This record gives sequence, C-alpha cells and structure tokens, in this order.
Amino acid sequence: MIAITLPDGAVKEYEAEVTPLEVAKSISEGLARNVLAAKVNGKVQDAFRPIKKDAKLELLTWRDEDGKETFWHSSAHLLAEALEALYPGIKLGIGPPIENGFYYDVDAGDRVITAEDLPKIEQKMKELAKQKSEYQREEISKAEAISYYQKKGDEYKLELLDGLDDGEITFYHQGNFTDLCRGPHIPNTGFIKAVKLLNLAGAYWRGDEKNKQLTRIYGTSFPKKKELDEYLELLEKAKERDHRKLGKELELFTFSQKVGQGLPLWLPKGAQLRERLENFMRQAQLKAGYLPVVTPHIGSKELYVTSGHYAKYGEDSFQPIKTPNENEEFLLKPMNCPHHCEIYKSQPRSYRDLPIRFAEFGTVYRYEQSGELHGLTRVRGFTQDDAHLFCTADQVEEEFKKVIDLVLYVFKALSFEEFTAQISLRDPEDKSKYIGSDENWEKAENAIKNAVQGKDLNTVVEYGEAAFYGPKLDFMVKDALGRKWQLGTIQVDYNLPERFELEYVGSDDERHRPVMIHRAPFGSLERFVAVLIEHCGGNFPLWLTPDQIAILPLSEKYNEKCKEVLNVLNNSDIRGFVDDRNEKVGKKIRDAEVSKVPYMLIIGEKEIENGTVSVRKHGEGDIGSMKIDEFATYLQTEIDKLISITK
RNA sequence: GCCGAUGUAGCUCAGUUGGCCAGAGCAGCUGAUUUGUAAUCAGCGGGUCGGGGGUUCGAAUCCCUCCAUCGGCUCCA
Repeated sequence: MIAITLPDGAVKEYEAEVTPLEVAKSISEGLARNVLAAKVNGKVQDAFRPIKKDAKLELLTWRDEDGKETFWHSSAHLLAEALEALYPGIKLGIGPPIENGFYYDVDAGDRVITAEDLPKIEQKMKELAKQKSEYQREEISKAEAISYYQKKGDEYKLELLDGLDDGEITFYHQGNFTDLCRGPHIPNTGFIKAVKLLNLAGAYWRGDEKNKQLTRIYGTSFPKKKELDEYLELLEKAKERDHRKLGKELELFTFSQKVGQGLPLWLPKGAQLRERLENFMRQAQLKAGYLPVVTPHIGSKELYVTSGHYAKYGEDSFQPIKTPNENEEFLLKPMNCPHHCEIYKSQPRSYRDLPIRFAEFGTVYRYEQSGELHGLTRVRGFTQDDAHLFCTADQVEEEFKKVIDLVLYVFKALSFEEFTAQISLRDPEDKSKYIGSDENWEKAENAIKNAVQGKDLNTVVEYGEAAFYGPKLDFMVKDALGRKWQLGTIQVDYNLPERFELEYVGSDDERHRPVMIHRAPFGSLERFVAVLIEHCGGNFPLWLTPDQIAILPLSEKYNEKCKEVLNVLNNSDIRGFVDDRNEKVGKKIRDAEVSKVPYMLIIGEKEIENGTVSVRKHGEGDIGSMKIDEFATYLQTEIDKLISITK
C-alpha cells in the first residue's frame, strides 16, 4: 500500500505504484485532462511517471508556473520533431522553456531557415500535435546515448553528454522524435492546441561568441487558441508603449544618422522632462549630504590606464584623441570615477571629513557594439546621475544602506514597484576578469550582503555580473516587452582607492585607505527615461509631464483671454500652452488627448462671463467648471498627492 | 561584432511578374468657416524611392556593397 497526500491534506491509498495521472483520474476526468505534470515531494516530474512510495503530490496544470514550463518544454520538443521532419539531418542544440514560451537552437547545415519558413514549420507542429503522440521517458546508459548520437551525427548532443554522468541520463520520445532531456514532459502532444513561432535569431552555441552560431527559433504555445490570441494581442499592445514610438510621437527625443548611431538628440519637451528629473535628484542628494562636482568630457589616457579601465575597455572606447603635441592622448570620458578620485586627491583628507560624497550628472561616451544599440536604453553617449562616496571601512555598510534608501525613494516617487535587487558578484569560475585581492573582494561582497539584509527587497544573486573592480547591487526593471534593464546601481570598491593611492589621516594620526562606493540611482538619464516612458505609457506623473494643461479657446475670439489665463496659471508654476489654431474645439480636444496632456481647459463665452474654465481630464472627460484660482489649487493638490507618496 | 529581416514625403503606409510624369491618409502652408467636449471644408506645396556601384532599351522593383533601423546572440566600466 502507498499513501498519496494531496495539497488539501486528503490522503489516498493505492495497492501498488500509481501515476499522478491516475490519481487525477480518480478525482475527476476533467482534472485528468488538464494535468500537465506533477510535483512529487516538491520535485516536478512527468504526470505519467509512476510513484512507488508514499508521497506528497501536487497536480500541475496550466495555472501553475511549473505546469506552463513543462508545457513549453514539450512544445520545444514538438518544434524539434517538426524540424527533423522538414529538414532531415538537422542538428539540434538545446531547446528549453523560457519566460513566455520556448526556443530551440538548431544547425540546419547549408540550408538557411528564414522567417518565411516559420508558417510551414508551425503547420507541421500542429499536424504532429494532432497525432497526440505520448511523451515517453527512457533511462539510458551514457554509452548507449553516445552511440545513438554518434550514429545520428549530432556533435552538439555529444558535447552535452560529455558533461553528464552515467546513471543520470534520460531520453524522451514522442512520435518519431528522440531527445536527450532531463524532462519532465506533458502526457501527449495533443495538449498543444495553439502554436505560434515568433521569430528567428542567431545564437552562439553554449552562449560563447567563439563557438558556431546556431539558428534559434522562438515560439510560444497554449492549451487553447483563445489564450494564444490574447497573448498576441498583449504583445501588440505592449508595442504601443515602446519608448521609441512614444518618444517620437510625444516629441521627446530623436536620432540622426548624420549625428551618429546611438547618439540621442533630446527635443525641447524631452530635455525639459530630463531637467525635471535631474532637479528632483539634485534636491534628494542635497538632503542626503552630497556635494556637487563638475569634470570635463575628456581625460588623459593615463587617467584610465591608472584606473584599469583602459586595459579592460580600451578597445570598447572611442579611440584616443591625439593632440598636435606628441605623446598626448585623450579619451572621451567613458566613466566619471577616475575624475572623482582625482578630486578626492586634490587636498589632504581627514577621517573627520568622511564620508565625502561627490555627485555629478556626468555625460560619458562608450563605443558600444553596433548590434547592441537600442533606443534610449543602450546608447553611445549618455548621462549618469553618478556619485562617488569615499568613506572609512567602518562606514561602508551604513553608507551603502543610505544609498539603498535613496534608490528606493527615487523608485517610489516614480511608482516603479516591480523591480529586483540583483546582487552581482564575481564569477567564481573565472577570477581573471577582476582586479584586486580576494580579501578585498570578500569584504566588498559581505558589505553588500549585510547592507541588503534587513531591507525589504526582492533580491536575487547573480554570479559573474560584478564590475571588474567590485561587486554591485543592481536594480533591474523590465520594459514593455519584458526585457530586463539595469537602472540603479550601487557598487563597493576597494580597488580604485588603491590604484589612485587615496588616503585619509585617521584619529590615530596614521594614513589609511578609504573605501569607495559608486552609485547611480537612475543609472543613466537616457535609460531611465526610456523605461519610465514604457512604464507609464507616456502618461507621465503630473509634476514631470511636458505640458500639464492645454488651454482650448472655443473660437479665435477667445484666444487673447486664454493667453491671459495661461499667464495667471504660469504664475502658479503650472505649465502648458494655448491651442490657438483655427480649428473646432473637438479637434483640439482630440489632439490634446492624443498627445497625452493631463488637463484641458476649455474657454468660451460662458466661462468668460463667469470667470471660470471648463476642465477636462485626459482619458476621463469633462470634470466640470472651476474658477481659475480654484483650478490652480486643485492641480497643486494633485501634484502634492503624487509627491506625498514618497514622504 | 555575429545571425536574420527591414529601409518609398515630417509620420503611417500603397506601389502586381522590371515599363507611361512614384501614390494615399495624417501633418504642413493658403483660403473659407468662428466653432461647446476625440478629426469643418476647399486648394497648394512636399520624395536624390537609405547611400554608392552594377545588370538592362528601361530599376522603387533584379545583383553587389556600404549605412541605418528592427528581432535575437555576444558584450555592458
């Protein structure tokens, strides 16, 4: 007898071994039809794989993340089966589930798979799905597996086998298809009712640039056609929030081929928005004890050789500027830290001065790979809201915590609620990429771990993501299409102080080395604005938005009066414009709605008589008439509401 | 940088297998209209068809090359 305990605590007893599917059937046929996989004692496995001992069982359906993952993993196998049918001899890399679907990496040999082939492959997948082929699990010895793939001539799978131990190797079969796979899988291909292959891309084998590039086919699938349609619609809607599209439509920024790739041009509205963000940060930093500094846009190459940046990133920088005098070379500033180190060094420092916090909106230039450029999120010239804190070893944790608070304040003020705090540590496998002693690295990493503890943060640890001079705490946010971007960053650095031989005199009258904290809550103004645009879909918070109001005269007769009203409101720090075009008010409303102006004030005969304005709120419509000063107060209250959130 | 795709007016897009002066809507300009909560009407101007080279009697359309953009990969101080 074996006892199966279900999540609700119910216990079911069986004579002998039982599969999760059979358990599901004993509960209801309907449930059985929806079971994709099972969690047995906390471990996800096939729903068709028997349970042999007493166990806790959780049946997984489309509603469970693990269920979805299994579904997409099986869909990847289905894709591979279709590819083998259509491209005999095609070699397979890996085919995992991902966030909203799956992909498979393949090597089609001389054949090129293009976007035009996708419908055909999709069709084949649907055809195969209809056959309801069962997924079958087979435990296989390493020798047998190797012999199978040698016969098949698939060097990628052989390479994967190389890293696996005998005894832990399994094959999964469905229809005519066999794959080296850990599983688990859904019961049969018939569950996959809706498939869409989304795009094609090149992807290096095992993620290494030195390896061959395989063809990666991305797709998604669902148990119901309707769900696929809804997902595709969601993707379309997300594109509407793309900052590149909105940036153009709202006249915030542009690019010019003539100016150069990845070099954004900020239009007046965008520049003003950016200035507001800068001022917001300046104010926050002033309160937090930062001191402003300003440094030039170029620096001697020697400066970056000293910092170690030149050795690491010399090739990825704009190449040095040579001056008429011999042996002079300057780099466009790729980062601000070395300059700030030199400011620190400009005078002797005492422990009484520490911590010192130098802040600068520093514009830097990096020669990013052309294929990496992406709207405002990845550019070649950008402005960091940078600051460097110099402190004693004892102060690091406290200072780091204060910076976390500052970042959280900024995120809250702009209602960024969904972010992860990524602790970016060294790659333990390859320490050659980093400078400095193990001892200092450990100190730095511990400082971050300690500072994060006690903060209510959604944290994740990533190895190999540290900067070459120190570990980081990175604040990651997703864009409209779910791509992750690093915004805020805080870094602990024991290395640059050594390289620049920074010192302070301690209470013991001895010279000591300070510790540096690098930090940028926005990260870069460019990227921050990009993510902000996508986050709010172009409907900025009232205090940030380019035009808070549009004043719409009912006819040209009221243009002058409207300008007077605008003047009055300008005096209350409300900004906007009068739409004095010779158009009907309906047209003016439409245009103001489209350009996402939060409030429209309509003025005609009636309003002039009563000394009021007719107020229309973006996306909501008419909210009634108000006296002009009443409206000013109303708007101020609305702005204060947003700001008070952060207090 | 690599793989794949795309590039026609300020914007969004049409332009059949190469064939008359390259089109539309919106935006712009001019005029009429003087307007009450999401598009008033009429007229006009605007394009080296991404750049360069080639094939051809003839190229937006076919080929080569460069540039830029898009989706990924790699990279991200």
